[in-house]
Amino acid sequence: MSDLTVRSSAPAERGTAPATGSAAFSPLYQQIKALLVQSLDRGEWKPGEAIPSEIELAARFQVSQGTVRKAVDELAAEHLLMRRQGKGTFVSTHHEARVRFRFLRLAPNEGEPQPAESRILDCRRIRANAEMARSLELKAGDPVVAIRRLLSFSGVPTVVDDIYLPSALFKGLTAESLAGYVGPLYGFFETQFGVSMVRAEEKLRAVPADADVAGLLKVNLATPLLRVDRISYTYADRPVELRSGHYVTDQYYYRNSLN
Amino acid sequence: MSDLTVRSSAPAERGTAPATGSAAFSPLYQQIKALLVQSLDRGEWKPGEAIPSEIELAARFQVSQGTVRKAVDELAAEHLLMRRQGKGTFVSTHHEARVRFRFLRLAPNEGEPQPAESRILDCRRIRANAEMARSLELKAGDPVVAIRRLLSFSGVPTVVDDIYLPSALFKGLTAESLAGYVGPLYGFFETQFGVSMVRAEEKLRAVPADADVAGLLKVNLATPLLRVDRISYTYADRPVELRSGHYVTDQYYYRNSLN
DNA sequence: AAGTGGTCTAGACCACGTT
DNA sequence: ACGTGGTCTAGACCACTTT
Repeated sequence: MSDLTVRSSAPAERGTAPATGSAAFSPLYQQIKALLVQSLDRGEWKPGEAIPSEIELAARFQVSQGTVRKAVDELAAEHLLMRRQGKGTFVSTHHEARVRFRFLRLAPNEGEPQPAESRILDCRRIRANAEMARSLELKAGDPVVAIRRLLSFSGVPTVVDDIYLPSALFKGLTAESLAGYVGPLYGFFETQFGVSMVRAEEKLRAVPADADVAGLLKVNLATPLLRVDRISYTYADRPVELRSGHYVTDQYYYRNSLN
Repeated sequence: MSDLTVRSSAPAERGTAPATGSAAFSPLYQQIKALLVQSLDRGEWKPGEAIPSEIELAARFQVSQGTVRKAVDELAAEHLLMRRQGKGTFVSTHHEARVRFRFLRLAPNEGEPQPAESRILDCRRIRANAEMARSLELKAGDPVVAIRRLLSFSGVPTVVDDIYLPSALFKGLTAESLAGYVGPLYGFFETQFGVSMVRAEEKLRAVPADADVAGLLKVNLATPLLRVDRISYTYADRPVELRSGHYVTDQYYYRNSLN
């Protein structure tokens, strides 16, 4: 079933220098980890489902339970999996409050976080420009779905997001299907298209509101807005979403932890 | 030497409900971890120094090497310690490039990050207002050192920071001592006052530049700036710094990773 | 050669949840 | 009672660094 490279059977691969140019050696648990990610990426286990028990995985990969454990531990630390004592290990899903706060980092100055109300303003097919192509690893001109949406909290418009998705991965995505959905967008992507967002990189800047966005957010022209440019990645570190958001930050702030 | 609570010797502490009101049970490796943090906090091992080997620690705490390993692994994951194969485990220090990027998250739109030039604009003793008292766990009116500094990149003024520190922890801190120091501020705090910043929480907003800051950053009044409010914590999760920064984000951006 | 952390194994027992 | 993940141990061997 598996073709793992064991230390004792492949000492030659471990030179002092990568003279052969071949793939670098990696510990068993890293190989297990890669195989698990591969299974997740292929959809062998769906978000919310349990993966096989550690004992089963150990048997499947022909390694000890401790080695499987270390691989799963790291995937749990990266939030791809969630362990629940007594129950099993589950594939993370965006249909949970905890996960949502990891990807929507707005918190109110006062009081408890309120659920966001989402309104789809636009959804159309376009062609990737140079930036989209570079960010999403597409070719310029490749088809892309462009979505514009407005997030409000307690009726106050707060965020305008422009979202760009490779059409190839989101076939059949329309404004209607979006409008009929309640809950987080990433949950929708997960269940409808089998695309799970795992990680994202963001660039934050303060910018003046242009006429377009100012109108939607009901703020004055040139009001300072927090602009958040995001690239989201799925399991195999493939970029699958480009997003540019404008946040009104008088009643809300973007929270971040430096570790 | 140690007074660890072992599972087998203290089963009574582990009720279904904390009816006794006593401290909750915690695994051995968590107890070891807490003892290690305590030693770090007391300055038993200084930043940059090696801590005892795993074998020594196992002997000291009367546990197996594997249990020590798990404790150290977590502290390494939190960047309090750094492991170096073949050499030992070392206390993290801010006198390193890697650590700096964790706490200064500005990156240029184009090209490689340049070293920042720091200029101390002001350093004075003040009394804690309500916000400072709350953030730093002081009493209103407690003495606080207030520092204002300007960061420039390639001669371009980019960040104005207002920094507030509990005077009790930073005795003898003056504008002169600050001015004579080269390198990151947190490195200075670490070596001069034995205060190591380990973690921070930030709140980000877009705000218009006021006259004061606009003048220092050489931007127009009301230019959108990224405002970053930070509370930094040292080993025992004690807040030891309150900081408010204003960033010009036309040539630089604030980078963040969502995991 | 010796000492350090890194990997891997095998087994025991505990805590939690379900049957 | 059983199966799951969680903790702890003891030992073997590997990889890196210094002596």
